[in-house]
Amino acid sequence: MDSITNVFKILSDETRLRMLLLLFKEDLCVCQLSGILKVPQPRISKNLSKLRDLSLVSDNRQEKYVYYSLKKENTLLIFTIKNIIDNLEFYPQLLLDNQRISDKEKYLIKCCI
Amino acid sequence: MDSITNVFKILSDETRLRMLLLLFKEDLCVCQLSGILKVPQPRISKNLSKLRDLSLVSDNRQEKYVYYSLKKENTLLIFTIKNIIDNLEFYPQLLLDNQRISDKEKYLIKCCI
DNA sequence: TTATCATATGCCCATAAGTGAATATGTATA
DNA sequence: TATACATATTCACTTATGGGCATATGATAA
Repeated sequence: MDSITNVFKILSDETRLRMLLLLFKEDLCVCQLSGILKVPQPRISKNLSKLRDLSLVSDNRQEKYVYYSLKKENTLLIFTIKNIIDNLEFYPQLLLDNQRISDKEKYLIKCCI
Repeated sequence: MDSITNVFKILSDETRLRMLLLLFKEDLCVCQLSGILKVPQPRISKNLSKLRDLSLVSDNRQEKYVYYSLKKENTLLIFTIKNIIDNLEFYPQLLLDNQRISDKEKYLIKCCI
């Protein structure tokens, strides 16, 4: 049962949900997530660690940056995210985030704090 | 955003998830839910009231019993529940609950507490 | 080695959430 | 009306959760 409820717990926080939607689209590093979502870096890191604890993401350092990648193994999670993406028009904030992902390079130059 | 996260908050509690799965299948009264799931009546009632607060269920008294019905309006919720049902084989507890729904009449005779 | 930058973590606080037990409410039946 | 039964609610308690801020860690570059 935990395998299900844990997925929904993860999805039930706005910050994490927004992060997951972005990560579904592409791999991003901490400061890109922080920049795109305008959320403080420690909060991003802490939520990423929750995702890591449940093996929902993998991380991969490239020089200065640690890139996070959404794993596709958890079918319930992926299926649910896809469903949200298919209805993104109903969720203005998520739609906005999704557009701002095009700024991602910007946040690599001079990133957090 | 709350419209999404609230749905996942609802789904993230085991008791509620089990209740929703049963209610998806058919309308049930409080003591049937309590009996089938072997969960104390006040806990069932409290969780039903959360579902009611979010307009996810409707209630309908028939003589002594109050029957609850899962509304179908919230597409995210319904879609997600359907997805779980399609994969019920992976969730033994939910599978079991689903079988025990055939005992539902039993819990009308002499029900709770 | 030192300085800088990206990321992770610890601490503290406030709030939310789940639970059981007792009890209140409300309907039906004797 | 009185009693029994189904359901709802309140209370007290405990644990979980999210957030900010400061700081630790770890890698890179000078």
